[in-house]
Amino acid sequence: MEYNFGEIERKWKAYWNQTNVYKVSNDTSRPKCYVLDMFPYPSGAGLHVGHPLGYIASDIYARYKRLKGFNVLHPMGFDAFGLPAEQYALETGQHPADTTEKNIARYREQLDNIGFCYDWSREVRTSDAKYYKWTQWIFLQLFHSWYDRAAQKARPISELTNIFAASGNAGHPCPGDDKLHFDAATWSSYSAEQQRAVLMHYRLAYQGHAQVWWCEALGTVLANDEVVNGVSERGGHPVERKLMRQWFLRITEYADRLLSSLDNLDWSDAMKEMQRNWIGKSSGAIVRFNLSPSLSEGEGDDTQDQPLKPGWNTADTSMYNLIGEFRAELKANPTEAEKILWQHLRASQMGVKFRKQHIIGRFIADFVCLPAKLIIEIDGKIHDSQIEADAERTAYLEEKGFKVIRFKNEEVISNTGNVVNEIRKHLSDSKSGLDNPDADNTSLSFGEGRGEVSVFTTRPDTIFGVDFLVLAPEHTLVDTITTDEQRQAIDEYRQYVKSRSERERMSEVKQVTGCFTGAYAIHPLTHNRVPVWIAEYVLAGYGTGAIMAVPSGDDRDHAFAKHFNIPITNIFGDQYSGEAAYSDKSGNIHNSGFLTGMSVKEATEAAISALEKIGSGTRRTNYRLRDAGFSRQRYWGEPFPIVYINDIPYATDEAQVSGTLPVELPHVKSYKPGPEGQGPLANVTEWVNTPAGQRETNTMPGYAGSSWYFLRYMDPHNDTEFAGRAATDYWNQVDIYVGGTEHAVGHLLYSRMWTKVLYDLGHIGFDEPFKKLLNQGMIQGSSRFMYFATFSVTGLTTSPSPMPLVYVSKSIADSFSNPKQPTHGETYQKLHETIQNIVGGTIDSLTINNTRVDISLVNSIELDITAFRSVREKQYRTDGPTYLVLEDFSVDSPINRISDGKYLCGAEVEKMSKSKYNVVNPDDIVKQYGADTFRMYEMFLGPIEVSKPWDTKGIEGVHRFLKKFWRLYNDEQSGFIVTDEAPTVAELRTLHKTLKKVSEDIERFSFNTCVSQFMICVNELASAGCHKRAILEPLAVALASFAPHITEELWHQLGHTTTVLDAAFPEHNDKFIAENSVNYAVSINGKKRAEIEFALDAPQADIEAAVLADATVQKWMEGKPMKKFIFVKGKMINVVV
RNA sequence: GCGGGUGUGGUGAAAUUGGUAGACACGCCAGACUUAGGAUCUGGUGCUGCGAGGCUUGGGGGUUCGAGUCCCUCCACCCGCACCA
Repeated sequence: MEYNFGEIERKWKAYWNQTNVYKVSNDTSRPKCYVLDMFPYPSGAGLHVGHPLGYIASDIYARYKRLKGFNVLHPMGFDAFGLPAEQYALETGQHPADTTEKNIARYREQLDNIGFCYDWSREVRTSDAKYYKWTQWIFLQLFHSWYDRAAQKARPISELTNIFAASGNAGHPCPGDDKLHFDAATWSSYSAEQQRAVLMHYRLAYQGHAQVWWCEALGTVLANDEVVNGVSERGGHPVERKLMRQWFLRITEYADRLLSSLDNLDWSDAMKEMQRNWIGKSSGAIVRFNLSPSLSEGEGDDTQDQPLKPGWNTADTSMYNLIGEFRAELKANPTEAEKILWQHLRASQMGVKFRKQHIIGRFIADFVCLPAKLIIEIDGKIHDSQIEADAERTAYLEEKGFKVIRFKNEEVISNTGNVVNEIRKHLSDSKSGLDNPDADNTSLSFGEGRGEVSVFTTRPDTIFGVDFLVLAPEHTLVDTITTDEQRQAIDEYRQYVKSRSERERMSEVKQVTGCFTGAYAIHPLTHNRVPVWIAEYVLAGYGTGAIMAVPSGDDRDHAFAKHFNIPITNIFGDQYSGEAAYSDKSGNIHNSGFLTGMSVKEATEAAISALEKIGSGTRRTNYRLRDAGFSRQRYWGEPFPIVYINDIPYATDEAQVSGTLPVELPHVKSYKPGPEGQGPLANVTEWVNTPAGQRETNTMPGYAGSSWYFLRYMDPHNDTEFAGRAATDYWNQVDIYVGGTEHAVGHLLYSRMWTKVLYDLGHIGFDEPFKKLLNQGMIQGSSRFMYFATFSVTGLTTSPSPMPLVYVSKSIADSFSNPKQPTHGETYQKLHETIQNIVGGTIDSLTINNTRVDISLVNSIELDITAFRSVREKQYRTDGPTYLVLEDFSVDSPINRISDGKYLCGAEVEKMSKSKYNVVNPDDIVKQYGADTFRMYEMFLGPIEVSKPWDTKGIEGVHRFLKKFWRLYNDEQSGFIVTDEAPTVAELRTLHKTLKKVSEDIERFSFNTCVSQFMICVNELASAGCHKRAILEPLAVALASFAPHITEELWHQLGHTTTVLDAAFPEHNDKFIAENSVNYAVSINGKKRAEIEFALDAPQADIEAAVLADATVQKWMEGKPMKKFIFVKGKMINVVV
């Protein structure tokens, strides 16, 4: 009886199906084990051999755990919403629901082919309304929650409104707008709409604004990877950044917890490191640079004088000329205190515009804010010398409706912060505390004011080295600060930047670009003027969207300064060479005022406290992590359970809307975007308009459904809850999660956040979803290339039409294209002649280009010429007859076929993809070798984590192994040959060694070494002629998780009537394995020179004596005295001479 | 650019804790059986050298009695970078 895998696999697949062997119950009597594969997206291309790699590994593990007595949850489902289906719909008009259904059916068929032990009764699909009902429900949990920073957890928004009503927001600073302060009375005075606007700044799911790629021609928003080289991938239309109202998840509030709880996870260090970097916690300071008001109406400042103009018409005109002179004098000679305070008032940095030495009536006020009718007077010498009594001035000014506050010189100088704060308070008294609840609070919010630039820096210690500031070109301040002279240049530069992706902006660092705004800022400590530039290397979304550039300490700043000839201040002494920035954090700071001589650490602290003291900086922990954009202008995704009433979003479960879940995705006929770039749903007016208001027309992103699916598997048919608490308590965390590293920072971070939110709100009992993570490597494709000639022909009366297509074999192409090759000249000559013979005439400008050829037409690297000729018309260029110039320059033509010549192809490892003609379909492999061989071969390829190209060649060895394994049980002629003979010591040793290695290796997910060990075992048993039940029965069980079909067949042949899945994994026994002697490697000076066998328990002294007496050892010691004898028991011996 | 990963024979790889580098396979070479072999079996196979031997884990340097493994440095390739999922 031969190993007939086709029949065996068919038979047992049907049996498992009928007997429901893979059905898992929430039976709490056995220990649980939750084994999960990452959610596949069912693409139209189907599975290729790379996809199942992780599935096979987890399947083996799941089966092994079941044999070990665990109740194993091993489900599978589909992340069925997504862009490709919608894209396909746009192109072909087929509804995404239909194509998705088809794709899933194909995936299912392919998966079934490989023999996975999934419990399909638990399958989930994100696009199923029964599923996304709960995705929407969880979204509403996020919407109805806020993050209590003090308690470090999410809480219901209703608790927050109670807090506001009782005590305002003093204890709970607003994460969306840190300038928002109100007390209980103010809160109560807000309208319902105002209150909702405030709450929006607290919700975990909130609305804000974000930049998207907008393509006018396509009328749609594009994903980052749909934009290639600044134009749309589809059609090559221009694209630009556009600000749109979007939903966000406030994941930044979880940054610290996402960071700290990584420590308890059994994930690879690399994976944790990637998440840490993604979260990107850094500590430093926000530093505020006041803008130098070169553009204001005539005030000028201490460094740059402007012609005097009358200013606002507050002056008594009859007095103007007289007072004007005096004013100019005052302005030219400000007191120290005036200078200091002006730095805090100028350029609207308090939110309103201040003027200095401004004439009101017949008086000159030190500082005045006209809209707030606030005057600030500093008492000092100059005023003493004036004749007017302060009282008189005040009376006059108050009569004009101004409020006058006075500070003393010393007060301003020694305690600037207090003075500034007091001015702020006066200003806010005259305005509403709630100034603009709809203000954009996302990436483009810049902190405290409009007349200053806030930068975030991790190196406050380098503050004295600041030579310029750089704003992101999108920074809102750019418009207001740009001078007229620079306006055009700035506009042009910003236009250029609009076309650049973040990726390009970050990666093309060698090319320095930027533009000067014409504006200057004032250094808060040195009071020097610092030019303000914009440059693409500063991204609006990071930090404050502005940096202080320290060329002597930062490489990019250095390159920028060199490129634009900005003078560099050296604050690192000799450590800075003048050629390259010194970015090391060791050494002392030089040339830095009071920081000089300090270490980086000391200087950082000192700089922050100095900045805090003068109100120009604050300590700040910054995260690179941004809030997660949660809106997509797409059709094929979860609709939001949100309805707008008067443009204010309400959840469907609020009284104003009183809707129910799910909000079903309506069927549409067109996938065109809405009139203003909204998602296609905007066109479905009967769906959008509800009695209460208009539905949100965006849909949720791909990661919405996949952020919580692992919970649904636990209780997939629950209609009243996303998953019952008993089920989630039992199954708990995923014990082992298998998938690719490409999910390192997207999916894995979002699902961690969702889990924490559900935990905080009391819906589940654990706050991390995936206890252990196993990363599978990619299986790459191995592409094959052919080389074709491009040329022009002269000297013919009629040139051939269509032109013949000439392919040349690889080594000819190589030699032709590489002038350094010794054969180049000869090849060049010969190829011209050969092609001339084919085409006739004279060949000019001959070049060789390559093109991919389908790997099914290539055997290793040799082209199957017959097969190639039979399919070429379908797949490759169809015009003209095809000629192949073979390795030996012989020519295979349609008329004259050469049977023994070779055409060799080039090879390259790339992503496995349809477009690269290098896809290998698992179905074909399974058909040819069987699922068991396929499973074992994928494991045998190497460690699961490592990426490698697919090569079908080695599969023979694994297939041979299974045949050999089969022959231990069955003889070709006589059939089943297993005996009840007693096993020998050697056979037992082989078996138990294998059991030990295999169980240990499965536990540590080293499957390739398991396969090797099985091979060794079968080789040894076959040489021993072993057909003994005592050996073969346990062996079959041990192999069952790798090769389920063949072992099920053998298990039944051995007389069992139930499935091998319910067997128990045989335990190994060390007594069969133990050896009592070791063949020691003996080295002299670390070089192995001999092998000598000793008993394991031989005393070291005896061994030493025996080794030194050994003839080979003596020869290599060359009579030199021994210095040291190193003996590692059971391993090796080293003699040092 | 930033972050992460990987480099060992002709090929996939093994070496779990610093202790005999190349297990187990593919391929190749030679042979047996056979009408035949794309079945099966046996032997050989890192490179170099007639040989004793020498060399060898991407390159260079270091620590150690001993380094594929630890440290420094350089190089190459692959993956991710926020709207692919």
